[in-house]
Amino acid sequence: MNQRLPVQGAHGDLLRLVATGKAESRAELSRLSGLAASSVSLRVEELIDAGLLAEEGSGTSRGGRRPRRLRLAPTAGVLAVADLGAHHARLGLVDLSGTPLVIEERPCDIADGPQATLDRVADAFDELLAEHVPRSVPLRGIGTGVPGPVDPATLRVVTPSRMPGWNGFPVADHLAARYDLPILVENDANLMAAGEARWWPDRQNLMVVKAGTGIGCGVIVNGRLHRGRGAAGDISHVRVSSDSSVICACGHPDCLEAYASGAALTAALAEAGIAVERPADIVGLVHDAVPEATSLVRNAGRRIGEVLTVLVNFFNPDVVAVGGSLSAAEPLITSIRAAVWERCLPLATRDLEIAPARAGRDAALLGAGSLLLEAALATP
Amino acid sequence: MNQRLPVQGAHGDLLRLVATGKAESRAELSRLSGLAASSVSLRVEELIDAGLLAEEGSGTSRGGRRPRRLRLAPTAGVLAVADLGAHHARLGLVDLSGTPLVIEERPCDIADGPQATLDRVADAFDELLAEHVPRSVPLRGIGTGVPGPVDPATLRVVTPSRMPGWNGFPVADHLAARYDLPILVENDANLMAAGEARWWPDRQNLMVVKAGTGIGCGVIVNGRLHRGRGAAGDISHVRVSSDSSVICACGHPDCLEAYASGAALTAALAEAGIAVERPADIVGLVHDAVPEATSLVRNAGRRIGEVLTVLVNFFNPDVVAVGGSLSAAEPLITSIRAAVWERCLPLATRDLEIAPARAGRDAALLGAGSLLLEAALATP
DNA sequence: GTCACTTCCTTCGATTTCGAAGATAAGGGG
DNA sequence: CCCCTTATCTTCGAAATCGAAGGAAGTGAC
Repeated sequence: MNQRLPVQGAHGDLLRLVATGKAESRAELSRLSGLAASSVSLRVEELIDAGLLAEEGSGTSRGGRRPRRLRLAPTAGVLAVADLGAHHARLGLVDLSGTPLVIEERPCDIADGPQATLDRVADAFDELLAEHVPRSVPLRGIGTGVPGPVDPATLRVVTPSRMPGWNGFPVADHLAARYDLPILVENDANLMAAGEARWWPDRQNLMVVKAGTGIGCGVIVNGRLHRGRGAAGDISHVRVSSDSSVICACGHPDCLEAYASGAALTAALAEAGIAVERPADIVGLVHDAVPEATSLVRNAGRRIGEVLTVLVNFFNPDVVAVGGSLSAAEPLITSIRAAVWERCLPLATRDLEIAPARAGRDAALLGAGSLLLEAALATP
Repeated sequence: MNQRLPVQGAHGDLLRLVATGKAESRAELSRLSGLAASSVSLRVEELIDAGLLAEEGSGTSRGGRRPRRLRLAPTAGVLAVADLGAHHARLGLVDLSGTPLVIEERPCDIADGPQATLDRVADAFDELLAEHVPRSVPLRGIGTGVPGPVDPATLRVVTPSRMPGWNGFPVADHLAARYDLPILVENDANLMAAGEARWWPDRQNLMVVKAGTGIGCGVIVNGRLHRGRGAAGDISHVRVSSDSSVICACGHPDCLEAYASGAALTAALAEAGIAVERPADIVGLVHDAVPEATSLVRNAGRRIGEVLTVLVNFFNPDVVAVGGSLSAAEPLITSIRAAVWERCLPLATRDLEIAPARAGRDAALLGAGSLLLEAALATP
């Protein structure tokens, strides 16, 4: 059942172009890959014979003969992907082009430690596979997101602030013992950014802010995820100006996270006598026009926006996408916009889009699929 | 005399690998380019016949036969490069591998406007060419750095703060009218970053801070200059925390530039009754242990460092290189280091190097050469 | 000095890739 | 409805690239 993709180099390029939706016909493949049309035809033939591609009707004419539309074959394979949160995990199966086949959410306490958590996830994968995927369709890769930094060199979790027992744990090795397949382990905000990037195909430089219980950010440079040394995208421990002084879990005073994260807002609401369980509940309060909640969210947006001004000037993205459970609160994004427009250089904000994330709840899972496809197609 | 490089695609890759010093033998070319050794041999032969490469003795053995060392042919061509400052221009000729042939500094007031300035630079190029380069060696490209933002799409200067009369001027078009060659126009800090990157060949992600009259920064991502929408790397208009409130030239209060730039330090010294002309003079005062100067520089370093903490957490570079005329003042870099080490995430500072720039005074000219080589070798 | 081993480079037949030309399949007039 | 234009895809000889084999030129051990 498990089986590595039997494609290498240029064959893989073609497959990727079809899987990511960038090309739908041989002609488009030729234009985008730079290969001669004849070579593309030959290789597509081989990919179809190998059961990886399929022809499916014809597309719309652009003034001449209609293209014969290419799709990933339904039998090409599936990817098993998960996104671990503090108290629940979203996990599911997607096909190679990132289309979800089945996705569900299961309770899962990350504080149970890596062994128990990962085994539970793997069991869930096996269940879903048995139930939703014929045995003839191979599993091509395993990907999981974790709410903490991942060292890209070793694929271990390093110095996570909210994952007791995970520090230094070799997540990829543990999964590799169970699946002899490409394994992906990545920070959740990075996965979300990779998923979101799919929705902005003509933009090359993105910042994707995840405003949930914590505050994360993923960075897409030249269309590819920027990892740096493993912590790239961290904005939660930036110092913000403040009258009072709050010590963050990281040990420093006045981190952004201590003022603008879902956790911080929850605490502030509790002080005001309003009990909420999850960041999504705060969105509900804002919708119901509870003044304390609205004011807090607006404040959080302004603070996040102030941090973003620095980064927008520096990185000059095409898009700042705001996602995460808090992002459904309208005032958050408007106050982020206001802060950035006011303070950034005109050249940096000209044509800059600050928009709600497009990829939805499953952004991280799509991102995992997207990155896994890359990994599976890398020259072996 | 003028002539585009007659190389395309893969031929260009080989030439670039030799020019950038990454490969010195056919075997290394084969390893780095991914081409078969036999193909490399054939193509190197052609490049030698074309007068672009030359064989020069043999290198050191690595346990077997000694490699036959490849060099760029001295007749392969030269690039004319300039770096315009507020009151002077450094300009010169470099060969395709970036080795300077002749470099000089000329007085040149950028406030004279683009036409006069650029014509003077071009006249200087022609002089230098006539004097130092045989007519048989062709000019392959023109590159110039300007102290302001450049729109990468149009190669025009946009909203520069210290270049009266230049806003929107089509620098590249103006030069193209005189030279039918690849033309490069780029912000000076970006050029400096590109030049500095040559000195860190095994590091892929760099921030290069230019601390001079102003404060600039260039960003290298994955070994390539990151331009964003044209203003990428700007750190000078970040708001810093402050008791008093200074309005910057950009109209906003408390920009980093208003506190930590050479211009700001000069003004502060003048208030203390110490007159200096150029940022380099401040370095002299620090060397002579003038307490006001040392204190000011230390303060500037701390403020720059505080801004860098945000960016280091976010971008996670391998190296922060500090250049520009102020960087020769030891306390600047030590206080930058202190601020970054103290406040950044451990994962971000693990293995992070904060070091003086290596490329020296001519970094921008080397960078121009480096980028021009890329441009000249791009598939036509 | 000789022998085993390593690395560098070239030779040469097999394979892949290209690109021009043509076949196929549309849409749009008159 | 027939021709003209446009675009997609395939065919086939030419050109490039590859890779295995071997020669060339070293190093180091005995």
